[in-house]
Amino acid sequence: MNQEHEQLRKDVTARLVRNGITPTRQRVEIGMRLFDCDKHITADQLLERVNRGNGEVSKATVYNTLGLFAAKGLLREVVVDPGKQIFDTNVSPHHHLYNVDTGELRDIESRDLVVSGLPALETGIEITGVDIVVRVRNAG
Amino acid sequence: MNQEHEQLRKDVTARLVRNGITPTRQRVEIGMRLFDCDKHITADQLLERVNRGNGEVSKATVYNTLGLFAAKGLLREVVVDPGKQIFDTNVSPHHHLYNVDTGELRDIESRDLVVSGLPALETGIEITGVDIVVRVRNAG
DNA sequence: GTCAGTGCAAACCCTTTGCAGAAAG
DNA sequence: CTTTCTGCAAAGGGTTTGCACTGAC
Repeated sequence: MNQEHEQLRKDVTARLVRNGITPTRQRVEIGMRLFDCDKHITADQLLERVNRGNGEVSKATVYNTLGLFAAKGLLREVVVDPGKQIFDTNVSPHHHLYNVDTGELRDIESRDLVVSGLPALETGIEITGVDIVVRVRNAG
Repeated sequence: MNQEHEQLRKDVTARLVRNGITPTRQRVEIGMRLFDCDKHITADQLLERVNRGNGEVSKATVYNTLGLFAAKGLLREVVVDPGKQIFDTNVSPHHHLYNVDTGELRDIESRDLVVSGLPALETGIEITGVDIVVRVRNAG
């Protein structure tokens, strides 16, 4: 299992390098906890995971690292709640189902959801993404 | 024009009462500035508008009032940016086009945008809304 | 006089920034 | 040695909360 651990470390390191990210101790630590977890995670949750292990990493570094990973395409930010950054390790095109009562966030496969009728854009403007959030609540 | 002003005050007061909101001085003041402005506005922008006039209202009250108005259906919250609550005075079904470079936010008529393939929901869960955000940026 | 409802100062929490220090050239 | 990059303490800014106060009955 220490072997598995070392293997994971190597995998993460390689992945960072492949994406042009210097694999520092903190980043590898964060990456190991990140890619081995739920698909949706906040900086706080990740910080807790990292420091529950052996890693000693500050909150600011977790934020900065998540931002860096997102900029490099290893992560995607999901905007469903103001005042809360949620990151998604699933970077393929897909949408989200968000339960406002429980905070539960689930993926909806992109191919299941079809959007038509996008407006024409003026020149000089390009689409970076179409995000669909289906908001649900517990009936009552 | 003082007459118009008084007419607006009456209209806003009536509207609040109709929606089950006690029309206090602060709320009417806020409402007058709110329904007579751009469709998309943040608490900060609204506070500035209110206090540029005669109104003396604290920031906290603006936040609380916006939250109350939204809960009562006079407003709708638009989630396009984490760390920033934007309110929309247009409460009819529609979607948004968001320019991440300029912060510009525009409406897309709901009838122009068709979504199909929503997943079946388990019982006890109901949809409160389907929000589509088309993110764009200035090309280059 | 009592009680529900309101407004705001202060507290809170998430995020960003500025800088000391490390690593690379 | 100089330059670039990294990590984090402290600062920042948007939002919420707890309580004094007001108005209604």
